[in-house]
Amino acid sequence: MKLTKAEWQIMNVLWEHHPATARQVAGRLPVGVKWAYTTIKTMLSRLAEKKAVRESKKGNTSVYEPAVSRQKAQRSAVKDLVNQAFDGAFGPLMHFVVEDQRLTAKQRRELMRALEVKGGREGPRR
Amino acid sequence: MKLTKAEWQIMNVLWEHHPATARQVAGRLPVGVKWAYTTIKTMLSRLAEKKAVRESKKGNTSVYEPAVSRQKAQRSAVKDLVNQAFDGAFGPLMHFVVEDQRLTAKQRRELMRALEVKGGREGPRR
DNA sequence: TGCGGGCTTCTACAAATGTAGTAAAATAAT
DNA sequence: ATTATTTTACTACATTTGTAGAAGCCCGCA
Repeated sequence: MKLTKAEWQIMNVLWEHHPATARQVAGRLPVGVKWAYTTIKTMLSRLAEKKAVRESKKGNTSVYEPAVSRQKAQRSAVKDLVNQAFDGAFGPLMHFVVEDQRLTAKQRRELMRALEVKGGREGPRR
Repeated sequence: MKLTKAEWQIMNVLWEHHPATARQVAGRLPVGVKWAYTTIKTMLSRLAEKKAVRESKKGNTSVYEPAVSRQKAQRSAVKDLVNQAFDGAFGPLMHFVVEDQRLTAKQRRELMRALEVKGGREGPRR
């Protein structure tokens, strides 16, 4: 499930509120994104083709909703990035982010907690 | 500095060994990538256009080397991903990876160390 | 000093992406 | 009913991306 940049924007809206009509999607795009209504329709159709959204009719009007979870799309995007840019290993990506980005103290604490929880009881394969 | 999938493959080779001729790049692409020699030349030219590599002549032959660091390209790729798919926040990405992916115990330990080191002495802004 | 190879530069072309216009069909407003 | 408004279904078109062929140029060798 590979989404393009524009498709992500649509999907992001749809994951927030769904089902939604094209018109509703239009209304909820990030400020600054000013697509023609038909552009949005085109995107939605393409997303439907590639089975990322489900399209149904309510009277004459199409209603859309995600057909893949945000989680799943994220997973796939992260995996692609990791393969492309980090030799396929998550560790280096994590390291990179930890080293390179400014995380807040709170975020750091949360991550450590998450790591502890994960790490408490098992190795990668058990 | 936005690289496409194919461009990443070339750059990955170049970051490993540089400078390199197109022929050398060809020889070092991941097994399974079988591009025509001219395809590689095309990619290299495009990369040169977009200033991701520097091209110089050695006699008749072009020699290439990265003009952007891998770090920088990675940074930009991670940032794009985060904006696109994680509402612009690194925390959620990290969380996602920690929760979702199988990190080895060793990787977990390393990350925790990294987080501790980072976290030891300062908040996000100090 | 002409030849075989390798290397270069140009050109090509299909598929994917971003963006939207048009016309016809359905619905809502007088 | 007639008109105004929405929606839809198609078509269009420039760019970018993935892939590569063709033709010419330079160099070492017979």
